[in-house]
Amino acid sequence: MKNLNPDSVRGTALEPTFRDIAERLEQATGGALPAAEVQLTVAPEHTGADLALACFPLARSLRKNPAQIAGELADAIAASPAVARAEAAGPYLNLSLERGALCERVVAAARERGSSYGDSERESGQRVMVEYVSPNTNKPLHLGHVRNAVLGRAVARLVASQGAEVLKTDIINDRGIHIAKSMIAYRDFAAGETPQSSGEKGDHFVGRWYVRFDQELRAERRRWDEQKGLDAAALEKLDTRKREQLDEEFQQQSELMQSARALLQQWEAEDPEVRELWRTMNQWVYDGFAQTYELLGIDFDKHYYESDIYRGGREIILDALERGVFEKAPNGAVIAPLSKHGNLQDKVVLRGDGTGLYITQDINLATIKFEEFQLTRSLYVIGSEQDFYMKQLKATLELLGVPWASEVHHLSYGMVYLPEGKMKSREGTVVDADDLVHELRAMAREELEQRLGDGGERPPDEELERRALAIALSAITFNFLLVGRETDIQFDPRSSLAFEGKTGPYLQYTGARIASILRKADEAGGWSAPSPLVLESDAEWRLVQAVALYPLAVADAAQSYDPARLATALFELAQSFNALYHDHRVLDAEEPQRSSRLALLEAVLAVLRGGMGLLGIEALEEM
RNA sequence: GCGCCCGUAGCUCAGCUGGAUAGAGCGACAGCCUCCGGAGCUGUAGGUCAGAGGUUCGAAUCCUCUCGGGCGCACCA
Repeated sequence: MKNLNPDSVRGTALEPTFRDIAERLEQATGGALPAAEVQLTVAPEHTGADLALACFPLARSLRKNPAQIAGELADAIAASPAVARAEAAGPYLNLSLERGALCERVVAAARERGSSYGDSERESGQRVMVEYVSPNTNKPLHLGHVRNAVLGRAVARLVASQGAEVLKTDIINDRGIHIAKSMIAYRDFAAGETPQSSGEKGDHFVGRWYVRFDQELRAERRRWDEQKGLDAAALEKLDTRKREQLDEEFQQQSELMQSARALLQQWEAEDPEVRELWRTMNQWVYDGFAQTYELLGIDFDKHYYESDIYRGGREIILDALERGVFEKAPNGAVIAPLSKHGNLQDKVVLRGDGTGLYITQDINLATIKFEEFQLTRSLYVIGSEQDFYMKQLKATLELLGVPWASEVHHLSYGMVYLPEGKMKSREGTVVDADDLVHELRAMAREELEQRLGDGGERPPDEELERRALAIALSAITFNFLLVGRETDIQFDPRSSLAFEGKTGPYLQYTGARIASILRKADEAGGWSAPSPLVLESDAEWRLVQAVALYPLAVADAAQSYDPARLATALFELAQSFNALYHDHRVLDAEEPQRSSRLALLEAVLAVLRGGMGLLGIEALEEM
């Protein structure tokens, strides 16, 4: 149930109503329930009331049973001009609000503020960085990246809506053994082919060589196994430890792996030829990524490149070692003794040979971020598979004693599984981001064609394409954002690609319907909102409530970094509108109902558009 | 082996810090276009909330155990 409390209603149209009720409750309880601590919930449907107060918690301090308390409070609250009816239902105090004034305030607020309705200043003065997507530059973006991208964008917008200054960034993992692999395969097998010559998108092109490397490596492995007299059946029988040993042994002596490692060393030694190839191939990937981001509508304020920062972090760590915060292992490696300060395992932060690890550069990058931008908070949108690592990173930063360590937050999100299980790019069982969008766009285009059939003028092809893309993207975006951030997703192509039911297109359709009505009203000579508004039906009241509660949903989603809270609220708003639409006429209603409803629809459309915008969905005027 | 997470309708998921009769979408079934956009609306069926204990006035929610699944576990990224 949604909660109304002094903070959540602050600055909203509900605030005066809430404050009046809260003050009366404080008085009626003789201060046992201070106004500042009042928590009202939205009353369940079957009660017929709007808000409710559970009286159990008061029983102790007032030394009465909850039902009796509810009864006594009902009398006190009934006197409020904001309340139409107050009655006890067992231990609950149910309140029905005086609708008139509230409708007026809610509708006016949404119409006046338009798409910024729901914004607040809770986070003003905060400077927040959101790191998201952060791809490797050896293969194209896939479904997992899409979830990350869509989530990161929505979180960034939500946090910004609360008044914070937001910086979007990614760390591009552009070096390392995985990059060396695609370079080796390209150098040895591509015979000078390029994305241009093959007519392929750069990231897909490079990804193909990454896969090729893996194929060649497997072939090498098979030959190796054969030499050792190991067939599939024999391998099958080995226990995991033995198998890992074999894997390790193979990796060590593999020719391909050796050349990949050699290449990586050349890269680190800044061998000009290797660097040149690396730059060329990375550029192909960046060009490909740029197209995908453009398609999805994803952007960044600042890119960080692993190749720029991977050497850093040593000084910080050595300094901590000197201060006695970190410890030295027998072989010279530096470890963060996390087990002494919590229940985490110790973490090696610098190798025995003095070279850095992933966490070394992560410490470096975290520092760079806070120093470069004077951040007050740093958010990392990274999958739940990294939960443990991210805990270690944060604990390590805390150990280092940097003042901002507590402002590093891991926005963990659930994995994306296909019907056949986990995606593995090397095995080709991935849903490619570009393919996904193109496929859905084609489906949306087909739907559009079908619906265009009977009469009316046909929009130009360009426009139809634009709409098809917006519809497709709304489907993808909403599908990912509707489920809780931390929930693993079973990506079922059938339901995930649907346009009906609880989907992005449903929101689009609802918005387009409302826009259409408002357009017709303008064409019919315009209108202006009457005062007072005449909104008497329950269906209208439900819509007003949804509009009134919208800012609470935005704040809730922003504070929990979970756009699903908002996505759900928007869907329910759309449902309420569609229900109203079904049995209430708007354009040919009598005045003052007609213009009252138009005003309400304008408010609803503002919410729908604003909310979709926060989720990263472009609302269409027409479908 | 250890750690973290999860198990709610046939399927996919909500259920926010414990609170009233556990909800939605899809699927199934039955309806609704002389009417503002049917990508819509209305209704029906479908639940021992994995199981067993416990705490509480009250548990899907908190604790313990069992079963089932996922992810991760030091000098990979």
